[in-house]
Amino acid sequence: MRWSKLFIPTLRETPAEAEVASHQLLLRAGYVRQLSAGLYNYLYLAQRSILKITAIVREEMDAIGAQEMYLPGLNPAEVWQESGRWDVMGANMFRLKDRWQRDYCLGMTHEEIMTYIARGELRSYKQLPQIWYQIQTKFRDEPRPKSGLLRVRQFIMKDSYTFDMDAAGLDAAYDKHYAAYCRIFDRCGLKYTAVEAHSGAMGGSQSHEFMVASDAGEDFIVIGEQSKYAANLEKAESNPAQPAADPDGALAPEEFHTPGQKSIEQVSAFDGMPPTSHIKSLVLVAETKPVLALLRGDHQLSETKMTGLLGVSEYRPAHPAEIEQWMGAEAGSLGPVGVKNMRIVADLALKGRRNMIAGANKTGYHLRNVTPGEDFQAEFHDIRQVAEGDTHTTTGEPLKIVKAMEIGHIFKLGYKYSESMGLRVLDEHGKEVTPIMGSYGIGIERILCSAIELFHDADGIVMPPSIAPFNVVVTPVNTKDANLIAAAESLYNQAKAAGLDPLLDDRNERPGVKFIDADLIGIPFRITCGKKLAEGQVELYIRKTKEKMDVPVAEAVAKVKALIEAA
RNA sequence: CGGGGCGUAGCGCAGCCUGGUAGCGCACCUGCCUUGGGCGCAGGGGGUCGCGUGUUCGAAUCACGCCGCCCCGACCA
Repeated sequence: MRWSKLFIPTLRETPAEAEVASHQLLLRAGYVRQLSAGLYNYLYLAQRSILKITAIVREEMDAIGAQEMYLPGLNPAEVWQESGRWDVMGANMFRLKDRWQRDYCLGMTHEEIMTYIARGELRSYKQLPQIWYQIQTKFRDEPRPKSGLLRVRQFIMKDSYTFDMDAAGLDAAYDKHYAAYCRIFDRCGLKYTAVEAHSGAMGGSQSHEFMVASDAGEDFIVIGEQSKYAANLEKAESNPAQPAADPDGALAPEEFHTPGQKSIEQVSAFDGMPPTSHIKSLVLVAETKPVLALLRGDHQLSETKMTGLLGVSEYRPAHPAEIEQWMGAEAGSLGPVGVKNMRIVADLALKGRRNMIAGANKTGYHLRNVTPGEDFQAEFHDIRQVAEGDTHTTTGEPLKIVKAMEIGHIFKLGYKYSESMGLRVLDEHGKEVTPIMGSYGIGIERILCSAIELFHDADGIVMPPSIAPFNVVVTPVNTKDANLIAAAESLYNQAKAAGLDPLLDDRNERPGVKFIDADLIGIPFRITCGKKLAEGQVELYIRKTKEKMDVPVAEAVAKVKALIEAA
């Protein structure tokens, strides 16, 4: 490709609306342009990168025996109503009607459609297992699209779905995907971590997320540095940091006045005891029923663990009027002592503690010497979010919390869709069984974004060669010099013949402009034809390290090829 | 959905407070010049000031309403 003929609209200045590095650079480097909130035009460079990414994904999916399909993005409501997700998806689903006023939606994911295909055709155990996948556009009406291509309303996803006779078959399919995902992300040049994840609204038993550590991410993951422990914060478990020592003895609860002191910090500062000596009391409402959640003062409630425990899809904090009615006091003076009218759930970190401080259920008063299990009864469960400084439950090593973005997710779905949608096959005894399913996604644009987030510098993108729109640029420094042009053309043709993906910067620009643009868009290698051509030398430049070396013209392409293969 | 910010040329911004017929830098076009890290000189094109209503002799500027985009939070298979 000749740069002079291409549409690569680079910008000298950073567009004001872009906050995160990948968004800024995708715009500045001329990869994308925004159409509307969460909708982007992928220009030539983005499209080239995406094609390289999807080619890698296809190769690795095909390598585990997965079969690619292409499914409608426009779905009839009925299929989604069968699984129950027509209602569950709520406002996140784009919905529309056809000319006959029939309901449709734009597909957010394709479990329903894949299961629909399967139940229509799969009859016998002899046809299983199956791995089906698609690389297609998905639509989600995100409440808040943001961060460039990181959270958008239309995006490309590789989704695969597996059908197996039994759990052992699903385990095998899951393991194959896990391994394939590692190969895909390795080949894309990413640094990533596979973490244990919460299965979320998808249901199912086991789940891993593939995460790239980045401040641009929206998730938090918990990592143990020595061991291999890595989990999503939603799901992570830990031993809490050591609390302050409790006063000894079988002391009776004793009321004291705490006027205007509401938060744990305030009460703690007021009574001189550390937050770890306090009990945090939260009144929640799950399907109209109140629940009292108790945590150590320095801990945060884990919504995921709590919803899992309560067996509901969501709960809400009680309104002030409800709190007053149920507890007889304002939030800020709440506690478990004497509470009889609701379920009480206490975090495990409170088990075995003595003589703590809690609200008195009398506005402006707290109790000291409150002992869990003696002064009040509660169910003890892990309902707490892991905090920085916690330690691993078995190795005891310190845990770190890291911000990260999700690029892939694998699930053991179980029977959720095969059951609800009536997928049955006959086993070898002629008995009807429900196949077990798995679902496995990769966000294609997120691979591009995370590569940029991971690999960029002040001059622009440092794209991994495997997914760069071009992997080498041949740059004659002066387009008026026929010898330079001829040499550059020849190198460009050699590079093409060698199977590289070269770009010829034949623009009539000053060298500085060409260098800066090539650095910005992230071409990993550059062959510069300049003044040393007379001595038979060209310059080889490595974007990542900014290293430059003179090499004989005849060896330049072979050298670049070797560098790309080594990358 | 709650909180905040912004909307003036392709991009980045000034002008708005104190109303008087729109400006700067970059980009773009033409010519000359230059050619190893965003050259220089000269000339030039491009704007319903997000939309609507109102106030006023007069609105980018003041008031009200709406729309759009961004950020924080909530939400997020």
